[in-house]
Amino acid sequence: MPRVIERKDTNRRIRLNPEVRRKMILEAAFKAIADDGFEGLRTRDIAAKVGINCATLHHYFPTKEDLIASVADHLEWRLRSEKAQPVARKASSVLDALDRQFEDVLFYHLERPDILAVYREFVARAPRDQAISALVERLHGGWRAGILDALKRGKKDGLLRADLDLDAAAGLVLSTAWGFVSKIFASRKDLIAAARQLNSWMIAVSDHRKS
Amino acid sequence: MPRVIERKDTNRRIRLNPEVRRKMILEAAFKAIADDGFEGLRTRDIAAKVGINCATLHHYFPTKEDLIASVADHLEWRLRSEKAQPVARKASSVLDALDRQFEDVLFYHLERPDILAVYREFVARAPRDQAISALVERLHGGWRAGILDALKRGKKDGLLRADLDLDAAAGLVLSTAWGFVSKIFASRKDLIAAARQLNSWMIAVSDHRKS
Amino acid sequence: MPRVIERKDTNRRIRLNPEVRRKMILEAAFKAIADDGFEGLRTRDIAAKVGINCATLHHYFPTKEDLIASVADHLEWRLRSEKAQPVARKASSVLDALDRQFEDVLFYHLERPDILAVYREFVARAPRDQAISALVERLHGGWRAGILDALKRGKKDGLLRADLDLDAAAGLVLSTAWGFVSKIFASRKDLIAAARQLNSWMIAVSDHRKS
Amino acid sequence: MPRVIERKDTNRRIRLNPEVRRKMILEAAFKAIADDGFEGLRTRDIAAKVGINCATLHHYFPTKEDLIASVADHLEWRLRSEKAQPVARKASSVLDALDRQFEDVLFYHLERPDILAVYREFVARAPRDQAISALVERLHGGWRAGILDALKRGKKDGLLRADLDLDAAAGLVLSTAWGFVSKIFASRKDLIAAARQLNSWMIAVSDHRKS
DNA sequence: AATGAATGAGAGTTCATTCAT
DNA sequence: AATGAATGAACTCTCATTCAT
Repeated sequence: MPRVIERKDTNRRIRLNPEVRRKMILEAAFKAIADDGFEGLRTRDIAAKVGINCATLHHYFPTKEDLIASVADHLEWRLRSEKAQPVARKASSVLDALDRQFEDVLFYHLERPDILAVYREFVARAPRDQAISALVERLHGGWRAGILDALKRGKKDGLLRADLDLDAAAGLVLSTAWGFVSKIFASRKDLIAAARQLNSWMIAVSDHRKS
Repeated sequence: MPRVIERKDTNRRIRLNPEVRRKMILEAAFKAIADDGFEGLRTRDIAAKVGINCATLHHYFPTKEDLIASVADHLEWRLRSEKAQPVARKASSVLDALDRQFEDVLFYHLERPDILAVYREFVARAPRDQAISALVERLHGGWRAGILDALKRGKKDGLLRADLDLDAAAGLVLSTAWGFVSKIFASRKDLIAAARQLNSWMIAVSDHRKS
Repeated sequence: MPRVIERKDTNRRIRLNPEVRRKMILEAAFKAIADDGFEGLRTRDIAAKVGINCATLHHYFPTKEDLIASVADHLEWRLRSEKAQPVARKASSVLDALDRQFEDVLFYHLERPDILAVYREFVARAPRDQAISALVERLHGGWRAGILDALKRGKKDGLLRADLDLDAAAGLVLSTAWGFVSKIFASRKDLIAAARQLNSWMIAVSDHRKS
Repeated sequence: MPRVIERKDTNRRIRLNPEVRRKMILEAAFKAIADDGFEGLRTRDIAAKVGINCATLHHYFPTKEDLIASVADHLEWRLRSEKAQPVARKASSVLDALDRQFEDVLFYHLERPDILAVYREFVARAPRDQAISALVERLHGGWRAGILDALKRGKKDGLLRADLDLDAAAGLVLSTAWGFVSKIFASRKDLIAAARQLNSWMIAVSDHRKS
């Protein structure tokens, strides 16, 4: 029961590097969305977490929508920069490249759950928000393109069966990965089993035996 | 002596069968969630759409949460009762049963898009709402069980390959269908291609040739 | 989370003797006011406690104010009919009559706390409600008249000091009793001490010595 | 994407010293409680009376309860700072000190009726509100302590009778004063008569003759 | 750049009361 | 006489946003 309005002793106006502060806000918003979804996103709370006044937040992001749009960019950036394997390293073989798709998802799941949570939120919001819809399509598209690329190389190398419908296969890999993200699979084990099954079907017969 | 109420004039009161009115409210809420998501759900708007006073809505559903919980039940009911094929009809063959999974999804997509929209909303909300999480698990679980059942029969009948990992396959079918629902696939065509590819892998070799 | 509106199996319309039901309502309202004050008084709750529909309550008491007015009458009736000593019995001596004032108050305090609670509520409300103000004046007036009567007899009998200002003394006795009711005195002991002191001052010198 | 706020036009914003505004709100609430009791207290009305938006009120007092708690503090402060006699001035004699108790009450009654009205409201609410109960006990306790103090000095000085039961006497003085506040006494005259009678009993015999 | 006061527009919920049956 | 559906009018509180400093 706070009878007295809290008032800081001094109105110290801490002046940070604007870019740094911007990032702090973004990260606080990111975390908030991960924890409570868009429904739970309050500009005031974000400002408080960062230690600034809510009016100051509006100085950096004029409207809430602007903030969300920037969080979207932040999500894209984090998805790209944080991966199980160093981004730069090339996958040695095609099968590795495929495996890596699932490894990345599992890595996010275990080590960067906030990224997946925010991803899910954006996907859920996409149907009702054009700007976000564009982002989601970009993310999914990029993901799919990466998969397709690997599959193409695999087919060319003869590691994958010759009669593989590449587009269909890419769709299956993607939806399997996404199925895990959106919790269709109950556990990691289920994802791995599905991925293995999928791989076994895709790879050329000689390899098939092994799995 | 507060709340001395002075009425100006009263509207004609339309007295409906309570069950009918309840359903009207539920359907209005269902539609509202389909259109604008949970974030856009306003009890006042629902009441207005049904043509009742907002207090009357609270007569039927004491709180907004109660309303949402009932919408969840309604979703479950609609998913069960509205399908591409009459529910009663048994699938003649196992492959039919599998096909039907995708047919149903396509049917919802084309003819009952509101059902899928609401489904998506509930799935998105599940991580932060225990009651809804339970519902979603029930829905997914039922769906998966249906698939698994069909696959089991198919294996026994020899229509599906003997070395099929049933659980993994069920997961793949489910995540493929869900991938379409959650718009991972860009179009129906993509879903159909993926489903076909999947089927071709699962069925026994003699069948495989044909596809 | 009651998803289903409770509905009694049968709309049994129990038809009680109207007077009996009226009294039930009145007593429920009395208890409610004793427990939660006027602020906590809800017609719906009262109806529920009595086991009737809130519309039925309005059949007996058209408005909430009517109900309150009747509770006022009920309070008056209970104050008169429930006393430490049988109402009919005459106080043998004048000092007994005085003592009885305090005894009654203590009796209410211990055995009928709801009566005092409701009394307090009405007194608190009196300044803003003419009808209740009239009731309170009646109650206080009657009380005071009883005290004054006893004092008069006592003076005539020579039991009380000759120079006693009767009106002033009656005021003191009344305000002492009320002080206890309104919790100015921390405990019964304090009231008793005050009453004793007061008595010792009022009684004639011959008696004075004794106390 | 709810709560898209579209402003029509904005009123001129008057920006006051926060302490001043806080006090304005407090005084408006004080007056409202004095006039209509807690039941009649509406945050909107208070805001309107102060000429601010109702949301601004919540800026100063997050909840209604907070406002009430602050009004309680305000009451305490006003009771202390506004008295018939300048607070600083010491009562010359003990009898003066006693008289002053009643003078203060009469002063409040005539010149600051709102203070007594609010006091009564808080006392009425105390039984059902722990925080307020504590305030009331503090107020009553302080009052009683002041009386007791005066009586003690009076006894030591020989101005009051030697056989005076100090606690009992303090209780009587307090309940007499409170009896007036809570309108047990019909008029000022009655209070004065009672107070005089009480004093005559308490003072030493030599003084007794005079009164 | 930064703040805190101030705001408009709801949102969900409550409740005495009334109407149709 | 009794019910349950229905209602109007508030009420407290929330929140993104803006203004003055």
